[in-house]
Amino acid sequence: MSKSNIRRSMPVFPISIVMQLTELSARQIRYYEEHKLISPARTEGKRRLFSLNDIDKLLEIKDLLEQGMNMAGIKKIFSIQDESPVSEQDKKDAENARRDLSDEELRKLLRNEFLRAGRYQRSSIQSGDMSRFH
DNA sequence: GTTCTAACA
DNA sequence: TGTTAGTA
Repeated sequence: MSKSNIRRSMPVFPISIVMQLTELSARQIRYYEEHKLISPARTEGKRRLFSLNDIDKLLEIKDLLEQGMNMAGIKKIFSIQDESPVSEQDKKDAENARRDLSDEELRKLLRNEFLRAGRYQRSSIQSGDMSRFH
């Protein structure tokens, strides 16, 4: 690991600083940790210490969430990013997942996602989104 | 004063 | 998600 990566992964920021840098609430930040989207370190007193990488990840999460992606979808994207051997379908999923929801092509992907839901623990689409395909 | 967990709205 | 209670 390079020196810069070591620095980026060094746990140093308390949650208050992360809140300001990401404009996320403490509730949201802790919630994303519960869902294992981030894994901040802890002090002896159990207080969270975030690294620069954690902050970048939170900003990415915030961005995807604002584009309409839900937690399940984000989890999939993150898992795809570090799993070396990736299926062609997963690559396609990741690419399309980054596009805007209004994209006609993504609608086709999401429709297909419903059809093959079950290969994963649950569909990455919220039930309310079903209306888009009616 | 700040952060944590848990739980309720 | 926001908010609040009781702690550390």
